[in-house]
Order: sequence, then C-alpha cells, then structure tokens
Amino acid sequence: MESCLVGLRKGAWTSEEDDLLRKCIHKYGEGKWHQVPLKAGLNRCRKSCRLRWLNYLKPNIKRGEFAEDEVDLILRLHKLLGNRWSLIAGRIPGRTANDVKNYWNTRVRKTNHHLRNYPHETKSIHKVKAIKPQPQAFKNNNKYSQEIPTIAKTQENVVEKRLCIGENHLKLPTTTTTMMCSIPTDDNDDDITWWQRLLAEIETEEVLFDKEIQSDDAGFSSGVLGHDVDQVWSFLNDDLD
DNA sequence: AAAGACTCCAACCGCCCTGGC
DNA sequence: CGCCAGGGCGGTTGGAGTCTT
Repeated sequence: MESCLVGLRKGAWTSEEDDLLRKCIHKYGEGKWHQVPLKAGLNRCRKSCRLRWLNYLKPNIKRGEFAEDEVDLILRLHKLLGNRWSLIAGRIPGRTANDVKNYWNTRVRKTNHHLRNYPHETKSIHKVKAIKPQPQAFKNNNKYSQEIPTIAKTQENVVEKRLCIGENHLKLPTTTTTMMCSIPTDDNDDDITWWQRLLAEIETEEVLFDKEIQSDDAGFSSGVLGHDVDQVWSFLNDDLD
C-alpha cells in the first residue's frame, strides 16, 4: 500500500490549504484524487486531500452535537451493521463516517456515559454481532435486473448502500450497471431472492437484535427479524421518496 | 495559578478491493 | 494471471482544548 510520501506536509490543515483544495474541487470536481495535490498546488498526498474534503470541507456537512434521533439511528444501525461507519453515516444526512466513528468511540462506547444517557439501551454496549452472510456469486440475467435500473441510475450511492447492508462478505458491484443486476444466485435458483438468502443466514446464525429494539422499531429491525422482505425494502427505499 | 488528567476529533496509517494493463 | 495504482474504509493516534485537583 502507498502511504503519504516523505516530504509532503502532514498534520493540521491551514485555512490557505483549505481554500486551495476548495477551489480545486469546485473547478475540477471530486475524484481523481491523485491529481488534486498538483492541480490545487498543495504539498499534500492524495489521501490527505480526499479526507480533508470528505470530512471537513464538503458542503452540507453538519457540525456540532448529534441530535437525539441521530444518536438513536446510530445505535440501531450499529446493531445491524457493526462498525460499518460509512454505511451508518450514509443514512444520517450531513454526517461523515469519521464523525459517526468518533462519536461512537468517544461517547457511545463509554459505558458509563452511555448508561447515563441511554439507560434503556444497556444491552447494546457489548460486542456487536453484525450480519455476515457468506460470499455470494452474482449473475446478471435474473428477474431483478429489470426492477432496479432507474433507481440505480439516479441514486447510485444509495443503491450501493442498500446492497451493502448485508455486510462485508458480499461481493458488491461497483458500477451502476452491475449494481442493477446484483441479486446473487449461485445455481439455477433465481426464485430465491438475495434478501431471502440473507435473512435465512441471519436466522441460521441467530444474529438477533435485542427485544426492546425489535418492539420499538417495527419498521426497521423487526422487519429484518421478522423476515419481512417488503418491510426491509421499504425501509431501505425511503431515501428515494 | 499550575500541573496533571481527561476528552474530543482531525488526521494519519495500513489494509482491502477493483479496474486497467 | 499477476502486478500496479487509485479509491475507499476502519482502526488508531496526536495534540489542542477543557476539566479537575
């Protein structure tokens, strides 16, 4: 792996550097991070530039204290996804993965503080048993290929996020085209949906949520626990409304 | 007032995955 | 198929700010 090279600036960013990076992104757009330091005239490595933009400079980033509903969502999503900070942050508008991670590590993970503020969540401060389905093969010509395209084209990241919800062992597609066709099958069983497979695995591995969470969030975790695919999809699709 | 302890978060590090060749 | 570079992620750290004694 490549780390930031020797001779490049490290540490806190100055306001001048921020301005340079901002102007560069506005002019050339996001992406091509390897070119950004050169184009922006920054003596920083590409990763440093990317991180600074994504975690701090990007418009619409929300700063300050997490609201109660945001914290609640973090707790619930962390139960479902484990330490998949980028996925969790994806469902919390304006918050970055780093924000969520920092929040978790500094506040939520500290049992005493957590107990003080969320006494009803006491069971959640143990090691999370995230959903970890086995690797699945994908193929393109299944019946779902025709169902997602318009969504995928307009909400690429959302769709990716949805597919990622099955945790890190799934072979996730990276292009819009393949995302449209990303219902995994390994034999000739197109009738078995991706979600049915995932939920079956959840059942098999007894990856369950606390009863209290099930009972007070029927639209979300109970949908997963109850193996109600429609409810899960409904939850996952609410970004598109 | 000062020093040590603690908190918080921006930034870095190292790894994984993917696509191009 | 293997290698390499780029993008992205989660884990960890460093240091500035705040609190406590």
